[in-house]
Amino acid sequence: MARMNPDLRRESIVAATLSVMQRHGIAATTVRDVAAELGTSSGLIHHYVTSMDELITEAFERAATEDLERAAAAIDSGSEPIDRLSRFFESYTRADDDSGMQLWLDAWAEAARRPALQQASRRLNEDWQRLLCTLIQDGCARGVMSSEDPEGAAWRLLSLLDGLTLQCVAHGDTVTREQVMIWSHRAAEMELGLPHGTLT
Amino acid sequence: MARMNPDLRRESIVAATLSVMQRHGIAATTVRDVAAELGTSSGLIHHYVTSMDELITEAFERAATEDLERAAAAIDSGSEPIDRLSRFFESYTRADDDSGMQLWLDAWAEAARRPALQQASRRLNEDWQRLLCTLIQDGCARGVMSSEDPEGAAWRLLSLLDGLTLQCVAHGDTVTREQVMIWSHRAAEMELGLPHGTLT
DNA sequence: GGAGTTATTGGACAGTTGCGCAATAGTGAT
DNA sequence: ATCACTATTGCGCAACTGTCCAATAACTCC
Repeated sequence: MARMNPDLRRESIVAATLSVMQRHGIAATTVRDVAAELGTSSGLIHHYVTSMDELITEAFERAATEDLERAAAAIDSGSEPIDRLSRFFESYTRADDDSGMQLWLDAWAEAARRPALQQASRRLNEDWQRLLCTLIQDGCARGVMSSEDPEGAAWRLLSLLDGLTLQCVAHGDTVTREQVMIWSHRAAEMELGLPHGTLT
Repeated sequence: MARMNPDLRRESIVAATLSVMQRHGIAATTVRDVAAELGTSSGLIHHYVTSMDELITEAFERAATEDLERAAAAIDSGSEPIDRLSRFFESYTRADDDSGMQLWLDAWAEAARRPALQQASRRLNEDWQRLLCTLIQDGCARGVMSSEDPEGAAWRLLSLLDGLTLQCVAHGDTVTREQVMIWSHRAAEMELGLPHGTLT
């Protein structure tokens, strides 16, 4: 394989790892699979990464961070709190993308066995909660939302969303994507004192 | 090891598999672990079971079914709908002790890649939903609860519970067990038109 | 050009996995 | 007591895993 700039190479290794993870799942991602995906030898991976656990954690972290940043950007393109909330839901439940949620399912399951992954998963979950929480606090400060407990409200809405989406992704159609959207909108309206139908 | 009645032996193998699964998770359950748990040779397992996949699926199915039956029994020991609902929450969050929930996390993650496991996981999830749904419908029929959509209400409450408990089990204490209890009680009260504080 | 650096290779290693199979040893019937 | 039956053994096998390492080859600088 052609010699490559170390930074780019590391980048490409993480990217290859991510795509293997999405195809086979975190538990079934091996050094050799990553090397094959990359078209290099397996030894190369350990020249850039000290352990497989570290690599998997980094790949997950990267994917989840990108999702989070994409959501934050989508939210920031709206100015009104209600609009921003709407954008939050929209970016959280991307209908075309099962792989994102599947990655989270893998991460939650593997967290018990991989301390590094657990730490990353936990941190990113908290980041999502914080994103929603500040959005709610902003809405309250501007007087268009009301909540006695924005922290808790964020956890409740996020958990409802996770629990519902989980059914979609893991079981096919026990719960439909449309129901996830409608029900989480309704929950947010009740939780934040919004008139029914406020969220599209 | 003493010779044993084939039916009992098969039973004991599934039971041993289950306890290993609860301790180490689905992905980390091996033939040799099960044999060690049982105190027999590893070869014996394959004398009763054609593949490891089959054994794991069967053990998961058994575990979840037992949890479900335990919950149903706990509910049936109450007569008033509110009391029965209270018992439902109690048995659901206790089943999530830790080991039980880890099993579900593993199952949800693996479901997309293992059809047999997906089928079992899906069926059991739907059973839980049905249990809660009939409980709600009963409460409505007796005039102590109100819901326009018992089916959906059951999915929403269950998913909230799953999402919250998931945080407890996967991440330690992002959300505490007490919060799970309080928040899901509150959600049920709002969802079913019960006065605040109705559920203990 | 040649020399030094280092990205890359491909295989060795010790560990694990699910599974198969000949041999052994209980068990009940005759 | 001898038989057929089969539960049980424990090892062997091939395939896989993460990790490591000497050899190689590509690149930069002089």
